[in-house]
Parts: sequence; C-alpha cells; structure tokens
Amino acid sequence: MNAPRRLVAILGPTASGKSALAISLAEKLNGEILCCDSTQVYRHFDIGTGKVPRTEQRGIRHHLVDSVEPAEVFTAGDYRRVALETLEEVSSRGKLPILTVGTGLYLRALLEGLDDLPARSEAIRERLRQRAAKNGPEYLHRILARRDPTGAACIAKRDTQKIIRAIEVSLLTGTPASQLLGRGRNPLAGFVVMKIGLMPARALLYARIDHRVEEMLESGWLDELRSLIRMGIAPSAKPFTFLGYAQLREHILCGAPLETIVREIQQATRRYAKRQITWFRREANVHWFEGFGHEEKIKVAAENLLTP
RNA sequence: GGACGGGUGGGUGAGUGGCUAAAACCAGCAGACUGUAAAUCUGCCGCUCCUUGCGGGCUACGGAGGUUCGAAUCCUCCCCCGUCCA
Repeated sequence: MNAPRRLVAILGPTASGKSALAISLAEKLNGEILCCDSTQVYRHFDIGTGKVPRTEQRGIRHHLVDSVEPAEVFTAGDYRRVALETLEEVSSRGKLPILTVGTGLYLRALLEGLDDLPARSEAIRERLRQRAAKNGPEYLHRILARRDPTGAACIAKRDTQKIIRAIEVSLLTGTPASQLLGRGRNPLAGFVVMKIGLMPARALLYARIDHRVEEMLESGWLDELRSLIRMGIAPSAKPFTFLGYAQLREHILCGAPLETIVREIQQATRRYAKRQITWFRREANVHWFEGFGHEEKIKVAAENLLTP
C-alpha cells in the first residue's frame, strides 16, 4: 500500500478568489491546478466563465479547463471520469493536485463517487417533456409517485428536472431510483483531502461580483460572445445558457439595453453565489477562512495550514 | 394663487368600509439537490410573546383629527410630490 498522497480542494463562491489562492499555493507547494467547475471545462467560453488567462497563470499548469467542445453535453459523471485520470497523472509526477471548486456537485462526484446509474437518455427526456407540456406541471410527479413513491416524496412537485431524471433511471433500470441510490458509490481512495473554504463577508462578496461583471465586459466579453455566435455554435449549445452568456445574447440578438442586462447578470451571479454557499456549508471538514483568496493574509494562513 | 392626479411594508405596485399584517412581482434571508448543477426546486420575509397554534399582544397604508360596531379605504384640515392653468 502506497503512502496516502495529498489533495487540496479550495472551495468558495464565485469571485471569492479561489484561483488567486490556488496559484499562490501551487507556487509554494509544488502544485498543479485542477479545475472543478462545470463551465470552465468548455472551450472558447473564457471571459464569462472566469478562466485565468494564460499570462496570469504564472507557469502553473491548469488541468481540465477547455476539455470539451461547446456542442457537447458534459455532466457530473463525465467530470468524475476525467478528473480521476488527471488526478492520478498529476500526483504520479509528484505534484500536489489543487482543485478549485465552484461546482459542489462535481467535487462530490469526484470525492464520494456516483452510484452506478445510467447516463441521460435524450429520447426518454424528450418524450417526458412533451407529455408534461400536455398534462400540466405536476403530471410528471404523479407518474413518478406511481413508479417510485419513496423517490417522489423527496422531490418537489414542480422540480421537473429532478423528476425527469428519477423517472428516466427507473425506466432504464426497471428499479425505482430511490432504491438504487447510496448503494454503489465508490469514494476516492488513496488521497488525504484538505479542504479550504473561502467565505468573504456577504456585502463584500456581492460588491466584488458586481465589479467583476463590469471588468469582464471591459475585457471584451461581448466581442468573445459575438465571435462565438459567428463560429456557428448551435444556439442550443449548453454554454450559451451559462450565467451572463444567456443575458448578453439577448442584448446582441434582440437589442435588450446593455445597462439592464448588466444589472441582471450581476443579480443572477449574486444568487448563484448564494446557492454555492448553501451547498458548501454542508461540506464536511472544511477549514474556513473569512476573506478573499487574493488577500495576502489568507494566502499565508492557508499555506501554514498545509505545511506541517 | 387656482385645477386636477398622487403619497401603501426595503423597492415597484394592487387594494377603494369588515374575508387585510395588507395581492402580485422584485430585492433579501434560509434551505434542498447523485449524469443540465452558472441548472432545477422549496420555505421565510413588520415587531414581539408563548403552552408553536389556521395562537396571543403591539405597531403599520404622508400627518393630525373626525364619522363608524369596524377605515389603507369615507369626511375635515395640514404637509409633500407630479402635471396643467395663472
């Protein structure tokens, strides 16, 4: 049995300075960065997803960024597969893997594993959505209640997305999803995980989010989007639904006033940050720091925590 | 100076005698979430008390009075805002 290797995960809401802290730690601790973010894995969507530009990476390797094409659908299961390989590869070279975590579900998928459930089936989903459209918003929940009463009790009547997945799983496996959950999870083995959480004061975080949206626009976000549209990426491609991209597209294609759009994006981003915070609060064994990752004192404190 | 229109909870705004602590929406807060997760969904949202109940008390619809068993809603005066006339 090999000695357990180390893995660092930096979690925090958007704009809390995860990247800055990760780069600083990587420089000092011989690390490389693995992104754990559902949007940065997409190629060509750079500014709005908050990717660190090459010029600011300070020579630290960033993995898992830009690994799929915009037209592809990338899910938590896919992330787990790719991330496991990368983790193995990085750590086999003696480098400390540092995860920057914006997407809590992806971190959970990697650390705790996913049950062995079938992947999505577009055909089933399409059929269910059509029937739902005809029969009202709570129709699908009634279907689920018949097939899987236990599962249905845990999902809100109008949470169509989760209901569809539950029905999908029960159709594909012949067994209610609620009975399959919690059986085949295979947690990550062989790593000691250190979780560092960034939790700046709410008001400061919100102010920084607002400011960052402006900065993204100043650094050419709109031009990036225009060129993405010109590239001919299908309008239904997933990355076009990402925060900000969706709203800015309205501006470009329908002429919605930019000023209003900016406020909407800031608002939506603040709400997103709040959801991330809710998720991360439940995460076990996190060393929380009350500040931003780019603050010198936080960098020092985090480094001390990781250097025995 | 005169004529209208208007002032409602953090914001927009409905309500024109009791069913109204006051619709709806937004913001805010809290929560759930195993293959779309930057997604999707849920709850709370005047203050306060407890035996946490479709519970009690207090405060609230610009201000002060009044009518009424009962007023955000009707009347009087005052203050403020907008538009128009002088």
